[in-house]
Amino acid sequence: MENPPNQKQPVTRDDAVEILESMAQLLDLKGGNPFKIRAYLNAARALQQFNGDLPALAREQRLEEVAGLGKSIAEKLQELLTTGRLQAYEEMKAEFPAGLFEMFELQGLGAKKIKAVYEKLGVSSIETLEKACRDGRVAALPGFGEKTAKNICAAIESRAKHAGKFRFGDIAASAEHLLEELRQHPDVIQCAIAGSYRRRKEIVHDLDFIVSTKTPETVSQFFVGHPSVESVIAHGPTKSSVRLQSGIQTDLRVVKDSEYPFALMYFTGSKEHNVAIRGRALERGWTLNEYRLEQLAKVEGRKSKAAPKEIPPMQNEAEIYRALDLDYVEPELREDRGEIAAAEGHALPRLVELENLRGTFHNHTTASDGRSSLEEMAAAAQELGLQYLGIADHSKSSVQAHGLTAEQLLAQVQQIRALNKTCDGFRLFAGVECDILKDGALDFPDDVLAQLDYVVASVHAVFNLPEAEMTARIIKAISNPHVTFLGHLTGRLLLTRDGYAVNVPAILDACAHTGTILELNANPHRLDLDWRWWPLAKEKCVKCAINPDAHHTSQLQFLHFGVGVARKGWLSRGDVVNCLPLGKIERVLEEKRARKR
DNA sequence: GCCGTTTTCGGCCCGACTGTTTTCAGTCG
Repeated sequence: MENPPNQKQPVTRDDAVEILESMAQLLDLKGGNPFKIRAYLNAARALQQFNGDLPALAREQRLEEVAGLGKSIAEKLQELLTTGRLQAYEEMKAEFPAGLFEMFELQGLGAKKIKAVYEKLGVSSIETLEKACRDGRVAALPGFGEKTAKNICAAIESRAKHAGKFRFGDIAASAEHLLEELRQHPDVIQCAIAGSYRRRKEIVHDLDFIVSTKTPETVSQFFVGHPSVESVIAHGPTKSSVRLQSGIQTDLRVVKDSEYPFALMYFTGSKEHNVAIRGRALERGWTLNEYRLEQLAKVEGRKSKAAPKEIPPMQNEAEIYRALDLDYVEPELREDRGEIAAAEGHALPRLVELENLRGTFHNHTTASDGRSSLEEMAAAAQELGLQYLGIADHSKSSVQAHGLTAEQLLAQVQQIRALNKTCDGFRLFAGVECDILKDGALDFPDDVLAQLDYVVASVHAVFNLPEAEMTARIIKAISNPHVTFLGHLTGRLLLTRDGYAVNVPAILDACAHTGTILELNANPHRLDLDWRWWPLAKEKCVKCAINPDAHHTSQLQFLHFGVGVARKGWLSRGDVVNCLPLGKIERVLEEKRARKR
C-alpha cells in the first residue's frame, strides 16, 4: 500500500523542517559559508517552533514575518509549500550520491570528514566507508589517523546494532491507531497488542497483535491491506506478518474467542515468565499453551506425576492466574523478576496509574529551548486536569539550550508568581533545571536557588568522566540542600547514546541520605532512570517524580510513557511524589528546603 | 542567509573534547 511516487502529498511543517536541515547539510558538504549554514538551521528551528497556520501564511506570502526566516528562505519555503517541490534543493541534492546522507548518522562524522572520504577516496556509502577504514585508506588521509578509522568502524557497528529496534514512544501512536481500527472492525470480537509492547519495554523489536474472530480470513485481509502497511512479509489464515511504514515488523495472530486469553497471555510473555507459569501448570497435572489449559493426561505421550486437578472455567487472564493459585500479574511485571513469588504470596504492589498523577515538574518554555510559552504550558496542564506544573528551564551553562542567566531566571520567577494570582486551584511552581558542572558545583549560586520553589539538578556536559569521578560529582551536587530533584540520572538517549559511567546504587544511597527525589524522565528518548533500578530505589526509600521534560504542550503526554516505566519498576502511588495533591506537595518541597537549616 | 541599525555592512554562541599535529580542525551539545 505504498503511495505512488508521483502522487502529490501536502508538505507538512515537519517535511519543511527536514528539508531546511538537509539544505544545511548540503551547504556544509559544499563547504559553504558557516553562517549561511547556521541561518538554514536557525530557520529550521524557527519553523519547528512556529505554532501558527503555516499554509495560510504561505498563501498570503507572509512567511517572512516569522522571526528567523528572511527574504531568501521565505521565498524557498513559499515555493515548497505551494508547489510541493523546491528546485534549489533538488539541484543541490543531485550533486551528491544519496549514500552520503546516511553517513551523517554516524557518531563523530560530520560534513568535513564525509566530504574528504568522498572526494579523496570515492567513498559514497557506509559499506564502502567501512571497507576503506579496514584496508587503511581512511587512516592514511591527511587529518585522519588510525584512531579515527577505528572510531568510524565502532560508529558503524553501533548503528547496525540498533537497526530493527524501535523506541516505544516512536511507534506507540501508529500501533494504537492500528489497534483502534482493528477494534472497530465488525468481525473483531477482542483485540490487543501483546508482546514487549504490552509489557511496556522501552525498546521493542516487533509488534504482536492478537485478535479473536469467527472469520479469520476477513480480519487477516483487513490487516494486511491497512494503509499503514508498507509491505506484506507473510499472509496466512491465522498468522500474518507485515512491515509497517515506520519500519517495524508487525505480526497478527488470529484465534477463536475462547482461545483469546491464552493467546494474549502467551504472546505477552516474557518468555521467562511463561516458562515459570507453564511449570506451575505442570505441577497441577496440566499443560498450558497459546490456545488453552488442559489436562496433561489428554496430551499424547505425556503423563502427569501428580493426580491431575479439575480445570476451572476461564474467560480472561486473571482467571488463568487464579487457576494457578496466583494473583493477577500486570503485564509490565511479567519479566520473571520475582513477580510469580509475589503473586503467590499476595505481595504484588498496586501499581501507579496515569490517573493518579496530580502534577509534574521539569518542563521547559520558550524562555530556554521549549516551544510553548509559560501561559500555554500552564493552560495545557490545567486542561489535562493537573493541579500543578513545575517550570524548570535550562541554566546558563547549557548554551546550546539557551540557558537562562540568573537575571532572566528571577524575572521568570516574578512572571510565575504573577500568573499564579490569576489561577484558582492550580499552581505553577518556579524551578530551574540547573546544570551540574564538571566539579559537581551548581550553575547558580545558593542565593539565586533559594528564591525558587525547587531545583532539578542535571548533567548536560562532560559525560566521559571515570565512574568514580562522575558519581562523586553527582553526589556533591545533590548534597546542596537547594536541590530537590536529580534529573535523568544516567543521561542515556535510547538507541543513540549509552548512559555515562555512574554508580547507581551509590547515587540512590545519596538520594536517600539527602532526601533528594529521583526523577523518572518520561521523555521517550530517555526513560531514565531505567525501570530495572526502581525496585532498588524503592527499597532504599528514594521517592520518584515522573517528569515529562516537556518542550511543548503536547509533550506533557510523555507522562504516559513515564507511568509505564514506573509500573515496570514496581512503583505504587505512594512512591511517586507527583501523585500528591497540591497542598501536600507544597509541604514536601518546603520540608526538603528546611532540611538544610 | 539573517538581523539590526548608530541602515546597507559587520557580526553571527561557544566551550569541551578528540585526534592529529606540534597549534589546530572537526564534532558535539
